[in-house]
Amino acid sequence: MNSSASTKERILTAAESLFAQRGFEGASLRQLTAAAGVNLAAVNYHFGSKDHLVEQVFKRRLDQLNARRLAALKHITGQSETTLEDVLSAFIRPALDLSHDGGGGLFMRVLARAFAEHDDSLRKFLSENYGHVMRQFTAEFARLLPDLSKEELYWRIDLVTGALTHAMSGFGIIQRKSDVSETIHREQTAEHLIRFAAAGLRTP
Amino acid sequence: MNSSASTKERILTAAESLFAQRGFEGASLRQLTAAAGVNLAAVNYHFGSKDHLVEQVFKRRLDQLNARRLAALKHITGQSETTLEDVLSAFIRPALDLSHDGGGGLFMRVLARAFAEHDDSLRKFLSENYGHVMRQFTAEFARLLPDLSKEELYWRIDLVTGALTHAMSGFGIIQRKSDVSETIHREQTAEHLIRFAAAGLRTP
DNA sequence: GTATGGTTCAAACGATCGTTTGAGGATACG
DNA sequence: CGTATCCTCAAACGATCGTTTGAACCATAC
Repeated sequence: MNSSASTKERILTAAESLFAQRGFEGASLRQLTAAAGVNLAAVNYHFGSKDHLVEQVFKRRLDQLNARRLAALKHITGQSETTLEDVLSAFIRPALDLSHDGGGGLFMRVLARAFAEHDDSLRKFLSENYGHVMRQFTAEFARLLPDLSKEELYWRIDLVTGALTHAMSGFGIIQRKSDVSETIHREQTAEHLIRFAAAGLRTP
Repeated sequence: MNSSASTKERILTAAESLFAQRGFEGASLRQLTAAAGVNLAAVNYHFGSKDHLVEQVFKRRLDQLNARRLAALKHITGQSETTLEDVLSAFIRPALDLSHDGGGGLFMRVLARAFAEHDDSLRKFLSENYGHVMRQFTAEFARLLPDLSKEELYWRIDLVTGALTHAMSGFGIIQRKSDVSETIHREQTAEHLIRFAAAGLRTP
């Protein structure tokens, strides 16, 4: 089973990287298995199909992200005084960390692409896996921003999510400079994002 | 030439819709030409290749967006007193209008997807087509926010762009309700976005 | 040793892809 | 009318796709 687990992991890692670079339909199983150093048939043997592999690539990262976000939220809500910046940090930093751990911010490009490609099935899959986490964060935001209507709050959280996704995907014009380490760049991103989002959320 | 122009236009329109739904690699020329009601070979005859067709789909919409944004910016900078909200409106509303005119917010999904798929060539193409517009808006933002450092300003404009892209693409949880017309929903989106972005930009 | 269940392998399957071809239709100009 | 130009069309091209197949491999259990 150990050699099997190794094969599965190698496929998942290579898939995450290749999907981000070339897209789900652009990355072929032959490129993927070659990059992973496994046989072509291994994907269908271990995952059943290419579509199931795509789902597993997401599941592995989303479970990690959800766990870290909830842990961070639980940690700060346990304290006596919780600020809006604290909640935003719990929401933002695990996501930015994730885009770094995966080997260079690849996962979020996969995620952003996924929303557009799989019309409903993957979108539903994501909303189901994200739902309970978003609900907890929304409740905490609502507690700290009691003057905002529910609808207003939903809108603003959505906009924060958009700014975060944009920052994670590396779409923007802001690129890390060569003389700034990835860790420092991530910290700068978090600080800018938290300050920007906090101001946007607080405005009456 | 008139029947040729009609064929070209039909291909462009069908391509924009299909690319948004299925992606550049997911939408085949056979699906595309069938939806457009033209012969399969017409794409290669009129555009040379599928890749050139992709570029033309972008060019048609981006030229439109750039023109509208610059016109709106010119209109408000001609006035005596220009507010931050005015500039944001000139930046945001043409984009939201575009996502509506195209037949239901399809174009922005194409755009968001494009950033991820074509690694560098299309990205370069977009930055070249966007560069001069972004420079003018950045200059106007800088004039209205003199206390912000250049780097700070770049960061925040990038975050505004992220929130805008997110809202346009319809990724978010906020969906138009069936009893709200698309026009009204677009106006609500613009108002929420402008207020949120203005607060984020102004924070010291 | 031998049988067994999980895993890897090379090879092939049918389907679909973007592109090319050459014949034929349509229109305008001499 | 003849011819030239632009366009459309059905058909085919070679390549590549996801998937399947059946034999080979390699542990562990008896």
